[in-house]
Amino acid sequence: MNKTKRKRLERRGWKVGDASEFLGLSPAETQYLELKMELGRGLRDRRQARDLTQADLAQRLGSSQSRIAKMEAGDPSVSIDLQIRSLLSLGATRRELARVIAASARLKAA
Amino acid sequence: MNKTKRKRLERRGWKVGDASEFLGLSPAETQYLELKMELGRGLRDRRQARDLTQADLAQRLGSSQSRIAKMEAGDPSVSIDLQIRSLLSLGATRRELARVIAASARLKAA
DNA sequence: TGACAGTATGTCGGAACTGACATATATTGA
DNA sequence: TCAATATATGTCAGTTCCGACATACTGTCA
Repeated sequence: MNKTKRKRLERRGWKVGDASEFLGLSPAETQYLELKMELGRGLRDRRQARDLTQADLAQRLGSSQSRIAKMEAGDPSVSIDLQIRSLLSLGATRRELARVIAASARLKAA
Repeated sequence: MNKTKRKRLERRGWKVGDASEFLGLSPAETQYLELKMELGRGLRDRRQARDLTQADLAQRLGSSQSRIAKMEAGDPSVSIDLQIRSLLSLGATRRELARVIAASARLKAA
């Protein structure tokens, strides 16, 4: 996974879904980025459903507001690992996790 | 996620499913470990289905044999992030990924 | 408009992860 | 049994990631 390419990709104005056509993004890379975005969305949804601010959530998870923002945005500086650990800490089960991941695939197909 | 606890947990002879009852493992931690194990299994299945050795796969993924072994074992030194990137590189889709993750939940429930 | 709450972006020191290598332990076939 | 092949375990230097902090942007309410 090329970091430079990816940062370029995620710079303001580019949605991941679009970019793979332009840049020489492998299917695996594309899937990875989309997955990360979807996990970010899942995280935001769960947080908002609980009426928490990013700062609130940060405190709960023992993290910081800025990192929550980056997680939700699918920033290159956050790993899927962290996103998943956060979702699990929020009480998501593996089954729910699977739904989040599959959901992105479904959307893409549509 | 406490590293020491986890290493102890995963030392030879302990299956993750068992351990949460003994050690003070939070649900999130338990789910995380089980998820990692399941991804390891998924990786191994896919590799064997293609009749590849760990060394073969390592070369394909630009990694090393030892890391493949650790990925498959769910070793504490490998992140879920790496496991997922590897599965995607092997051609798995997000949908398939979701199935792997959900599968572990189903087994656990049974 | 200005103050305020919430979110986004950039950077940094320290912690965790990674590939590589050495080495140990299975597993297989003759 | 002994090689040969495959897998597991331990370690390390270089890279990436993390929480934290500072700061900038974006509403929104008066």
